Amino acid sequence: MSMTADARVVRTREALRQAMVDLAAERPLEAITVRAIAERSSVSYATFFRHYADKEALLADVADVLTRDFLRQVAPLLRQRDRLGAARSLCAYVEAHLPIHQALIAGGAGETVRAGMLRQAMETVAGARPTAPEGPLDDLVLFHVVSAILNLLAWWLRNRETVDRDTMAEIIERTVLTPTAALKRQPPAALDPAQAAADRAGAIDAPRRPNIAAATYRS
Amino acid sequence: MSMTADARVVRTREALRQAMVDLAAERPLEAITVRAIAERSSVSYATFFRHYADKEALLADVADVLTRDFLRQVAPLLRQRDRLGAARSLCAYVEAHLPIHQALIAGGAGETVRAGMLRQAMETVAGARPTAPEGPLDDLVLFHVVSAILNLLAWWLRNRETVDRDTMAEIIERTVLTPTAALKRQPPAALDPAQAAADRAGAIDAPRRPNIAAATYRS
DNA sequence: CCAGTTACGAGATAGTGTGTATCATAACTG
DNA sequence: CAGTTATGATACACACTATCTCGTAACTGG
Repeated sequence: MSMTADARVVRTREALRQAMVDLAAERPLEAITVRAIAERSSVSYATFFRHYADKEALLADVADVLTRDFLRQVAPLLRQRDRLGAARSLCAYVEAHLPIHQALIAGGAGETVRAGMLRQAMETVAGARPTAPEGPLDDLVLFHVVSAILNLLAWWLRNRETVDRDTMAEIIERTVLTPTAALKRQPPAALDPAQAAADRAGAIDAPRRPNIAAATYRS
Repeated sequence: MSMTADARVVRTREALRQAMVDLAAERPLEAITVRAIAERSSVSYATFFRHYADKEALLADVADVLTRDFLRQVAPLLRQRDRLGAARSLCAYVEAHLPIHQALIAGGAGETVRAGMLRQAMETVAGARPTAPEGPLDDLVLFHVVSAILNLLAWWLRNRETVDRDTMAEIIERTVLTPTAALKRQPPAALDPAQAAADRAGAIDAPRRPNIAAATYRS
């Protein structure tokens, strides 16, 4: 058995990943063909398919390497519960590898890629959080935190002239991290009828609409 | 000039939209070809392109009709500031047209489609909100609210057996609507250094990491 | 109801990208 | 150094897109 991968394989894979990063910096993802990747990386077209099933698989690999690299750096901050520091670190990392992140987060990356990044980040955060998962809603909160951050980053990457890095980090911390951290210090409202009723009393108690009327399309 | 559209046009477009809804219920979006849409709708292949530039354009039209229909229904609740009612209405509407929403929100709908739905919802919410936009950050908050809700819905549509409609509505209200509504009653933290400093003092004041170290890919 | 306009169906066609197969050659590993 | 394995080059079948043409059917405005 060979524990060590063939040197040619690691070289080829790295060349393909680098070509993907380069191309993603100069055109939208949907305009990048396998042929172009092969040409740019000086790798044979047929060889591409010996390593990746399709373009998306390569992009997912690129995202995996990047995410792993970042999570390794931010891990100590997560353990220290330094939310603002973690947010700053995130924004700095994204800015340091701007073009590829614009493609991955703000560009039209396929569902496979996004799902992979999300899952990876969720697993890491889940492993670093204090309390064990206490219900089905905990997964949802975790999902909400990670994907909301990705959304804010997507907005930032499209409007980067408006907001600088540190401000963006603070926004992330104030609109996502701290509010959801506060949720844990409160009873899980959705499953507590008394709490929910108390909340409702605070708002304008509008008449509950019966339901939806006309369905536009048959289902 | 003809103010009224040709009857054949509305019939053809409706047939194409309905075919898209049907097909989206039985296979992933990327597996739906223009040929299949033409066949299912009993519309000629060439005729498809007389109405839509591509598959995405048709899907965007479908999303537009649905979103418009829903926003019309939820408008009174928005005016009454009934956040929980609006969230309930949203979940009910999504559930009433489940398959197409699974494709549009949780499935791999292209960037064009998602952007269209987002823009449409943002415009409506912006029109119905109390205060006029007071800064560049207001757009970001608006974006955050709408896209975070879409994210939560995407999660729900993939784990619908876990959480019922009313619970989901409450989650949306508690994790997105109310927290962001509360933000408006506080000074906009990110641009207020004093407030930010006060916040930081509350958290564990971790040493500020200098910056990111090794770049994996050249940029 | 009719004449002019317009949409539609059917079929052909060019172009592009994907994914697989084959075989000789070069490079790596142990 | 010998055996194994990755790679390069090329060819090919296939699917889908997007456009064009022409004859026919349907609709609109008067």
